[in-house]
Amino acid sequence: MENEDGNSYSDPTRIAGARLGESVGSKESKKIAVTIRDVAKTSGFSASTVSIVLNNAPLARYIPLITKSRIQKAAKALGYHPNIFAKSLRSKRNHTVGIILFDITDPYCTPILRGIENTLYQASYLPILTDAHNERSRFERYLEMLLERRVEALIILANWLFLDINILGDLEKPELPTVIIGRELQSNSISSVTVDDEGGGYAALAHLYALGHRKIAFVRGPKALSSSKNRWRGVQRFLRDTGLRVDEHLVVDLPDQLSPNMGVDDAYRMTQELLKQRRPFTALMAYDDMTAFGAVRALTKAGIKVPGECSVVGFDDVSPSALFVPSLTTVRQPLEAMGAAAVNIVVDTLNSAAENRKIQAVHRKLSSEVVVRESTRAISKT
Amino acid sequence: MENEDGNSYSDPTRIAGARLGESVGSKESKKIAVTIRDVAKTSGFSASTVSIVLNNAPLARYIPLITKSRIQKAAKALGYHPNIFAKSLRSKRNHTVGIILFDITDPYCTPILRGIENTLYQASYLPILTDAHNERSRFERYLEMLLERRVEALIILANWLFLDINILGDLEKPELPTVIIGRELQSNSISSVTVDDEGGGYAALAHLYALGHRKIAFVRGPKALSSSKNRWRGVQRFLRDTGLRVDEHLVVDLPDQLSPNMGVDDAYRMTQELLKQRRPFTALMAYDDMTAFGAVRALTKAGIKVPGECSVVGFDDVSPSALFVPSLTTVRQPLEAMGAAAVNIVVDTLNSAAENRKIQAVHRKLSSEVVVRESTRAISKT
DNA sequence: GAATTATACAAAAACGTTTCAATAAAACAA
DNA sequence: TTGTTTTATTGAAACGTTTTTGTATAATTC
Repeated sequence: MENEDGNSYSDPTRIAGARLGESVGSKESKKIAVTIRDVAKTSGFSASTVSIVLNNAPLARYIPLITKSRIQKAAKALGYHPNIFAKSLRSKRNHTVGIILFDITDPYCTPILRGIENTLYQASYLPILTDAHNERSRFERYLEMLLERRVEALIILANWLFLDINILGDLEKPELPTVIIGRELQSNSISSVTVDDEGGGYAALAHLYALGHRKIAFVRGPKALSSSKNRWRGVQRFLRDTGLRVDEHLVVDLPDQLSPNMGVDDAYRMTQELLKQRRPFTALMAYDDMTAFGAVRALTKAGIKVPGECSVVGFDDVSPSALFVPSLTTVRQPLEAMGAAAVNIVVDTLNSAAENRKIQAVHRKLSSEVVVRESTRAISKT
Repeated sequence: MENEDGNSYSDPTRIAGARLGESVGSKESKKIAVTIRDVAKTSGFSASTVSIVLNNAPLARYIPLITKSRIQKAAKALGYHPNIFAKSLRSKRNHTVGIILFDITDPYCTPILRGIENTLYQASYLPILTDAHNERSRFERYLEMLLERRVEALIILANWLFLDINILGDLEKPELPTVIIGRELQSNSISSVTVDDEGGGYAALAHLYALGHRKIAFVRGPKALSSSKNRWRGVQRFLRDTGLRVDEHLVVDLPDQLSPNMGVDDAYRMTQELLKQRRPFTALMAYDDMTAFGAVRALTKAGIKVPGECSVVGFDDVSPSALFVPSLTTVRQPLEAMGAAAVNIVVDTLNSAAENRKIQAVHRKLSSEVVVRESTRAISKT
């Protein structure tokens, strides 16, 4: 069954295990790794003691400083580095967490990844990075690979996720701390970190409203995306709160697409169709920043100045948004903080080292904030 | 010495090794991992045979199919997954490569990372991702961590690298296949993947020239960056080839900065200073796309239309460049291919499993191409 | 002064593999 | 028949740790 294993003999990557000399004191080849026994021999103590001292194990309490320092000196002198494979074999731990994302080329991922990396670094964990390319099969393969590697936790970045509940099924089996960023599953074993999409949608519209806009077009996200639904819910809540009405014809939906980057082109087209209707609007609220980019392009192409004649607001605050001319007003997701939050969840779980710990899911919802930049402007008094 | 080790006792992340039941045939707790010996017992063969069969080792030649299938059946039935720690301990391999990059928030990294990930995937390797945040100390710490983990190779993405030769010193010691992307070291043991910056610089200018531009401003990159020097060398070569002259006053340099993202602001300021001189130019060549974004912003702010009154060309073709309004004409680096090339170099090295292999560095220089978009336009006939 | 308790270390048993060397049967050659 | 090779399988030794248990002393208590 394990024939496809990377270590199989048919795999040419295998390297014949060189291990020259070493046996009877031949000292020519220095390449031999120095083991804990070497340190033991050099320091004059046993391997056990060396281990205890070097790991500062409980028993180290009884070991006099002179012994400790001798051992440490020997270790340093020999350039001893513990073999992590052996260490892991014993401890069943490897201080590694698996990251699965669905499309690294989505700029949405980058700050989250930064947050993950940075927080893991502080906790002395290292991430194994995988990218499912929005393919279910690839996701499953990677999941399998990560489980085989015994990662201690799993962080899934569901930036553009159409795969649904089945993931859950695959994921539940291991007693593995797992957190999913960007979507809340109805699982009670998988944690989640999400942003307050509804509040963000509400705030974005409120911003436009405050600027005096009343005729507002909407390019909503793909129906299948929960974030799209939630943002729209925020919009509706605002509508109820204020009594503002939206023209049904000015609401269009992005098609379900495999890649967030295609969203730009789709948004471009949808906006063009919006314009074709010749129903006036003074502002446009886009599903996300990518959508907004497409919309701005279409508006500009049609000779409509942004923000002069039409304000545009995005969502996410991905990094290009600030660079854009005009820079994009948007709803900022605290992306880096979201990555950090995800890591904190799993690390906390790992630290609460109860034996029979039932992994209790925690769901964190972070709030968003409107970042006002150049792409929105108060409606001109005419 | 190893007191700061993540596995030390003072570290609360340590988990008490649960290992209930198992001893005298108590079958209640199913959580016990199934080992090769379990498969041996169930199938009626020895652990050796199971290992040989499951890994398709040379000796498997002598094992009749009936035995093989029995063992495989047993393995599958038990849900056997080899313990990767034990496996690594024996084989000294873990099919992992370390990636060190210097700033993941640089959009330049993303496609390279995609190329790395994708190519590693095909070779059944997994990347451990680290980000030095442009800090030397962090780089060194991560390097250390990766070496401790016995990654089989190292890929360094030197996108914005001011640290210099000293890295080399740190890097040479291990017999570890190493490739650096974005910079060619004068080492004969560290491979490199670079892009033809000089050719790109040449081509970018040639493009502007072909559009009729003769008064051209330059925002060069930080002096410390080799890519900056090389691109400028391409410019100079073009100047020599055509006899075109550049106004010294229209050449400015970006300051040495820690982060590529700051480059945008710097470029904005430098362009403003350029404009302050009131020396006319009809085109601007930027060090890279980020610089170009800053330049476009400054030009636009000053009321100068891009590309109507001033063409702008960037370098890199990072992903926002296509989204920009106007979309940016730029010199495309084959980023994904560069990532793939880097992986191919190390995987090839790993595969050439010669015992005493001296790691022979290979240096690949990929060519760039001008991508013409909206930000450049033929000079208006006035 | 005997019984306890702290201190200081070490031997040995895991952890779960892979692989070498050995063995035994079967097939083949002379 | 005997001797040699091929086929089929296994025991045991590594790989380099950590941790449990055990054994001495030395220091305390009664």
